[in-house]
Amino acid sequence: MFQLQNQSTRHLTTAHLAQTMTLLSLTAEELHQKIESELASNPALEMVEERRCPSCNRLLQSSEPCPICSRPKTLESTDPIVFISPREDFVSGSPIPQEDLPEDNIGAATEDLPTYVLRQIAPELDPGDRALAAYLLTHLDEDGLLQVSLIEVAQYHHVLVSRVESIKRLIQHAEPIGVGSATPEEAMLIQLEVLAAENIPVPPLAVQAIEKGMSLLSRHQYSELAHILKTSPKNVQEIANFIGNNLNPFPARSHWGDSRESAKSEEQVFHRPDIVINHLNEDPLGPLVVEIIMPISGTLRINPMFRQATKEIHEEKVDDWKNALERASLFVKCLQQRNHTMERLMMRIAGLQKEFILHGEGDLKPVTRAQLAKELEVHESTISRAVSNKAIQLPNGRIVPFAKFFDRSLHIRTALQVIIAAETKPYSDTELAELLAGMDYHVARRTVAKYRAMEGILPAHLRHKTVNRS
DNA sequence: CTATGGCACGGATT
DNA sequence: AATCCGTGCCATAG
Repeated sequence: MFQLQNQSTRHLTTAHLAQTMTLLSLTAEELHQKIESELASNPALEMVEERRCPSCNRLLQSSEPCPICSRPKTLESTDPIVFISPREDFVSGSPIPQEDLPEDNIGAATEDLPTYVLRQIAPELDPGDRALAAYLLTHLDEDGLLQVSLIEVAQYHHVLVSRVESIKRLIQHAEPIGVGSATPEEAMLIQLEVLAAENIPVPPLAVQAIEKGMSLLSRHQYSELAHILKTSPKNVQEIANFIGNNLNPFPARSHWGDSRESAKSEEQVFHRPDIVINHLNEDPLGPLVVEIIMPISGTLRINPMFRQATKEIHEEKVDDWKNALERASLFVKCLQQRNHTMERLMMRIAGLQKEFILHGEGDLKPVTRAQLAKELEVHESTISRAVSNKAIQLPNGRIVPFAKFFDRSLHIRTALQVIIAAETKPYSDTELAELLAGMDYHVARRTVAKYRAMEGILPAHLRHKTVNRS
């Protein structure tokens, strides 16, 4: 691309590298914050107004031509297009049910969960209880569950437990419903209650199922549960489906995509992608377009007026200004560096994992960060930082952690799922291991068991051939 | 006796 | 240096 002049490079380089590293590891949201604050604190920086591509109306970064429209026609449709995509909203316009639930505590810009809930319940809240409610709300964990015991709160604030309880109830009925519960079970029960109040048919045994058999439920031990509830496994299956589709054990997490994974071993949930992969013009046959989100609506650069003015001001201020200029230029340089690295990384990833992006988990190729680092000629930690804490939105609308691209066993696990989904008689772990070996996936029996657990699949003896799914 | 889950160790990855 | 992951060994349940 383009380099800036290197005048006093030597000692700058370390600072440069350090800052580029930091920027790399930032999430889109965090980057947004960072840029805002830098912009506010340094007068030498300015944001020039947004530029849009005349033909596709896409926001553009810097003065380069639109990466999509100016794409040479000679490119094969197999080549992914990777580019930096500035967006103010940095939420894609795709059909993902986004709820206004920032779960990260970094959001000074957006409304956070506590205030969001507080606002809702304010009308019904006795003003005197406001502080109490606020206290409760600030003690939610990232899943929206209450982490302190009511009794402690009551003692701490010198009020009756019953009063705290009633406030808690108020909170629980606010959006997202169930927030402020002490346990996932409790949250789900509240959600059931609300559903019932809205005349939505709720399976009769759902309440008991959650109360008595949550652990069984989450482990898919339906036959066991059926026994306890004195009903048929089929019925339990239905209840489980209902619960999976309509309830959310962690109120603060939005539940898009397949909710049946809710019981699966913890899959981290993001609401905002840092990178969006799509097909060109939504055309499934078109080449892949990889957008690296830049959470700004224009181009960041050094204010030329400022530079100009540096020459004409009073002596004693010159140093300050020079300093500001220096910082500003370092910052934009680092930002460019970051973007460049991101581009290269995504280019490679998109090529490597295209099958995975297109067809799903079975086609993931096991790639390690170290390998990639070697190919791109960067330090391993660079890749690690670039990957961690970031989320990617796939063409099918799902948002997955970037780290998933480096999962070494995902393809085997999906193969395992496929085998089990198609089995007629429940295979034992040993048999499964053999079957997998036949597919060139050589893993030990013990490992099969672990994979099963990860996928939330029952052991053979508890597994009937009732495993079907919508 | 067979099938699984738990603990812990060693090597690979980050 | 810290962490993750695959495995082997052993205890336990059926």
